[in-house]
Amino acid sequence: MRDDLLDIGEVATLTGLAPSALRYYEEQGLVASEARHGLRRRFSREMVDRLRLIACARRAGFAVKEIARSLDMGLDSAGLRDRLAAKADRLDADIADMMRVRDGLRHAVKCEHEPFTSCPEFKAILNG
Amino acid sequence: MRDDLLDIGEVATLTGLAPSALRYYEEQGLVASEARHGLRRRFSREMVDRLRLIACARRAGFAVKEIARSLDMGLDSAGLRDRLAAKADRLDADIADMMRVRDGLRHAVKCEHEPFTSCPEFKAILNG
DNA sequence: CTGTCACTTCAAGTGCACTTGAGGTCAAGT
DNA sequence: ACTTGACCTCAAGTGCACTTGAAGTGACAG
Repeated sequence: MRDDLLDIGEVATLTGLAPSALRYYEEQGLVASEARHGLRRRFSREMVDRLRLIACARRAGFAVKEIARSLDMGLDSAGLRDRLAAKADRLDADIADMMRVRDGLRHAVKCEHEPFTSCPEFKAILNG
Repeated sequence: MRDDLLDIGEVATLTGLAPSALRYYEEQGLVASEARHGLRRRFSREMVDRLRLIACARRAGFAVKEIARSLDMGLDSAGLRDRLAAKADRLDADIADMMRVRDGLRHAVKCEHEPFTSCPEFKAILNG
């Protein structure tokens, strides 16, 4: 088996992130790629996992710094669990919002009202 | 009953949006406040509803221009329903993502692993 | 008459998350 | 030996969504 270290291009395709984004994340302290082969960054499989997590959190609306904070303080510093719980709650609220919008949209698709924004049912869904 | 037109400050408190954001939305064509009392914008109740919808869509991750497009083409132009359906699908994907992150976080809160990011269960939830 | 207050315009500034471009390095293939 | 390709750094640029600041307006209270 080879040395199990990937270069940035491979990591990019595995994670769906652009190489420039990976460098940016490194600069922001989200990932460490200490290992280098000459100039080239080498990423471990663990880093790929970490990056997938980061990508997921980004899609979920977390800011880069926010993710950095939660990933850094590895120790169970008093606040960490609280902050994670708070983030989960925030997500619940966001999810609820999105589900309402989604249901509103699905209604709009088959709604007769013109424009759909004035449909009472549509409004009711949004203010759910 | 008074003339039922609200000024920007009232609309701001009703919608939770900053006055500057309301002016920005107007500039972007999301809302019309044609009516003016002197210099001052007067918003109708309908506009307040529309703004609430916009705020909701923004929280759901839609771009301002995207919202403008969906709200503008009031006519059932061939594409509208399709685009709304596509947006709903996109939301479903985003929601799924967020639910995974949320569940991961909730697990992390009561997880023994240090750091939680290396917990297999945590990983399983995220890739679930 | 004079504040004060909530609004107005317009241009410029902010913060985030990257992206792009110029110029350079390095290993491998022809 | 030379080119190609994938990488590198660093500074500057981009796009979005607002926010801020300066200078002004108009109505109303004291």
